[in-house]
Amino acid sequence: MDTAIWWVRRDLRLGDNQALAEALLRARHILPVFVLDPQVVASPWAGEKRLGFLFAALRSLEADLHSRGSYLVLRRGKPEQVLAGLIQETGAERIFAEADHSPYARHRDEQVARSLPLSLVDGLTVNPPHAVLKPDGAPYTVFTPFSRAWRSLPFPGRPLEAPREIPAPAGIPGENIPDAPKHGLADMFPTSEAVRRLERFSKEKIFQYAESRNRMDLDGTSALSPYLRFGILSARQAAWAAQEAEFFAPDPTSRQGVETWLNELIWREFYIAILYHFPNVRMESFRAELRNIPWRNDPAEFEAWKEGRTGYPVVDAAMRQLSQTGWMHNRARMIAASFLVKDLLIDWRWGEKHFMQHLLDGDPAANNGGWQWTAGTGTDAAPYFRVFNPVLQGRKFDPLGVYVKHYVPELANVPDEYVHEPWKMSIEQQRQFRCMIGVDYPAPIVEHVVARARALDAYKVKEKV
DNA sequence: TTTTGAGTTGTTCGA
DNA sequence: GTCGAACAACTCAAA
Repeated sequence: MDTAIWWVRRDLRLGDNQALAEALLRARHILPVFVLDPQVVASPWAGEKRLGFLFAALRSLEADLHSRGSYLVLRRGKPEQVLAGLIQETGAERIFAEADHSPYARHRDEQVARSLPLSLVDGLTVNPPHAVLKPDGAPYTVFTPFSRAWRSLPFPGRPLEAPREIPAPAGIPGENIPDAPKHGLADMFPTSEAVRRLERFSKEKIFQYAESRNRMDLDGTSALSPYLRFGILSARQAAWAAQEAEFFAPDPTSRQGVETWLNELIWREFYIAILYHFPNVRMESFRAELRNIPWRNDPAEFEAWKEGRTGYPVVDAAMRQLSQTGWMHNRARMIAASFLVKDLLIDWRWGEKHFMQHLLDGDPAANNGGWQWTAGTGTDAAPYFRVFNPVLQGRKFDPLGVYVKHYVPELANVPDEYVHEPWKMSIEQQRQFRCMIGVDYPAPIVEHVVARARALDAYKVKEKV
């Protein structure tokens, strides 16, 4: 065919892009298109920070396209209308796009495919949801068997090189990419750094990952999630890097690091598959018997949690890291989520939505899976009696309070032994370390021991159902 | 069909 | 301070 549209969605990359490769194989001219749906942009789930990151990534993609003799057409509107218009203008015979398995995306793509020639190509995951099934064809609902099945599939081949040239049809007008807000958040995750960061991580930190990933005060995680969220890196590029690292791993500890990181990639695909097979998890608990937990849902406590003034330093640091940077350490996510759901007894869906509004990497599948795991309502959930103790977690994974003090400067002068429980300082100490509890830094809004017992009691609903 | 082993990330209590 | 058990059964996956 002469012309095809490459419809860009969650694959903002030229390297290892199977949809783009397929389009190039089949057509002489490719028109790269991004459709900005005003309804999606206005949705409370969209998240301003993530939009800013998206626009920065689009700008970078545009630059990459320019260097290959192409360009990016951005249009606003309903995808089916925009694409129909572009087919008229260009005479394109087919639209190629990377398959996206979320409920919203599937609905959107069905709408488009109803009237337009759309080809979906895998690439969002290493193994798409329909490829990892039990022998009887049913989906897995427990991670470990899922991961065994995932690993038993052929390992992905070498990622595709970015095409050197992408011939484009001439002169199709588009709009300018909107300016990213000036909060500078995208600067922390520059698009141009994505591949380099993956390479660096998979040559160094990945070997200590099994241990260091839990430390909030260390830079031990890969911090690649925003890139994977928008397909600036492909899952296959990540898995390939892990496979190479495994080959070079010098000892069992290093191999364990690689395995642990690969497992995280599999977790991502597990939750993508769960949301694909069980789209109702978006609205309700996966486990039916835990749909009637008597939440307290106190609005003032919810505000305190969001703003990082619960009086528990680790929780507050986590929440401030989120609002300030659009990213949160995974260990911190669990601690903050556990505190909201268990200590405050606030519906996990409130937390899920708040995270979606602030996370650069906010993804409906992973975010939902994580929240339901913490709440104990999901597939493969943590036992209900597993309630994180914010003080113990802090001591264990931020032993000197470095993480806490970075985001909660009120505690800057507090000695290590009190940094995770500053309310235990005497009045004299509070004065000495210039941190008056209730004045400079809030007193705990709940007493953990009491809140824990309250949560365990509330979770007994399942016995009544 | 039945049986069996296992299940991301914790905390608390008592010896 | 350290260690093991209890926390609660239940469901899933696989033999």
